[in-house]
Amino acid sequence: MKSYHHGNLKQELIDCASKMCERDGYTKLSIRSLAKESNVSQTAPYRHFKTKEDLYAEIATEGFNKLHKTISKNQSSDSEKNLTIGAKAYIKFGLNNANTYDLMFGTAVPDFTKYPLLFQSANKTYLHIRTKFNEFSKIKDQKLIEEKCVYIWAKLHGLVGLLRKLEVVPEKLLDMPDTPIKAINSINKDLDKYLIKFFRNI
Amino acid sequence: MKSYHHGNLKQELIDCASKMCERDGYTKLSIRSLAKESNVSQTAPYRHFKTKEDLYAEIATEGFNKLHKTISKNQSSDSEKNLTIGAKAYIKFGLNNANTYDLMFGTAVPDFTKYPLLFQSANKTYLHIRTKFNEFSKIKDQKLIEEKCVYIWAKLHGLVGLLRKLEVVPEKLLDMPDTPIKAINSINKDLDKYLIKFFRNI
DNA sequence: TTTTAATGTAAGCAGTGTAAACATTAAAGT
DNA sequence: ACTTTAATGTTTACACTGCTTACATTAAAA
Repeated sequence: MKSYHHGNLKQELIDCASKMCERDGYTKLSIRSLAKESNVSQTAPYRHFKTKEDLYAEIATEGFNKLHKTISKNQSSDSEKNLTIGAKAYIKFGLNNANTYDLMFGTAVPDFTKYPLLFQSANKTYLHIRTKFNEFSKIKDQKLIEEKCVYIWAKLHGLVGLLRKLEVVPEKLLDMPDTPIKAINSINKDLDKYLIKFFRNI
Repeated sequence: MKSYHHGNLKQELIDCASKMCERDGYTKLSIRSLAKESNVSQTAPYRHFKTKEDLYAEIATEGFNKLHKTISKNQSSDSEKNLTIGAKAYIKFGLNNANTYDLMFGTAVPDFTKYPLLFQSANKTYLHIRTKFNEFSKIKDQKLIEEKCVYIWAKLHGLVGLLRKLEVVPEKLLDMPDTPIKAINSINKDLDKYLIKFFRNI
């Protein structure tokens, strides 16, 4: 019964694109295939996204919103526990939404300030980390707090990257003593234990 | 004078592609433009790189070799100094070769084990970090050392990512109190000072 | 010297981002 | 209610892409 005007095409395109992005990777996502999968003409998306980067920005924004929601879940009254829970959720998000995570932190959208909503959603994620760290830490110096929080994010982000890059590897390589794979694996196996140390050594 | 057979086309293509990749970003790099810039036919590169990913892998390999060389420079007899010098070099490499760094750590080559030379060159970089950390640290437990080294790399890698993502930003944003930009900026301004703290808090 | 394999080219296919011209319709102005 | 207008859809078209296939040249091996 679909009429000429769709009514809610933009959001539907974003949802569909997010799905496709995570399914196939953002490099495989084409505007044409998106249009096809959404049952509209090839150029319909251009009414809502001037360029592909604009589309990427929308997907990334949704990604940060989802990330923020994920790391905010299951919070208790124990501020240290909250940090490790959040951190674990962050890493899990990075591993379970690898393709979307790549889009969010890669170069698909080189400058977030071009997209205020994207910048805001990314910043919201940082603010959550800072808030939770503030609740946990006794540090008062604002500058030092910011510095520590940047390190937290850096460490989390870096860990996700390395875990992803080296996690799945042919078994024989596990016998090579000169690779970080063994370390990565042991970290991976008992993430909780390591995350406690993690926040005691920022 | 150029003859039908080039003689050294493969290496010349890799060099040219590395240059173009850093200049324009790896997403803008096309095999056709590479061929044009190298004054060969559009399909000549396919004799040396079966797919574009193969070409990416070659560029990434050169990138890791360059990174390894960079962080190995200016080493002294002071093991702690060596760490900070190496770390600074690492971060600088990430910022000054941003596009190549993206190729190396992004999803252009999703699985390094498909390219033994690439895996090896990436691993060489890790080994250097571990060696330098070993010289500095008093830790004996091998497992713990590996863990710390992964954290070092993660932290460095994460810092590069965040510095890149938030470094250049419209001035007005610097007045926003709720962004990590201020922290990033202060870290950036006095990187040396922060790197010393960095290695005392792995 | 012949054969063969490596390495170059030319032509072509299917898919891409995006611009321009046109079609339909919801919303705004009278 | 009727017209105008702006939003949102489609069709067509262009230059570009990765990659395949068939063919050309030549260095190295037999």
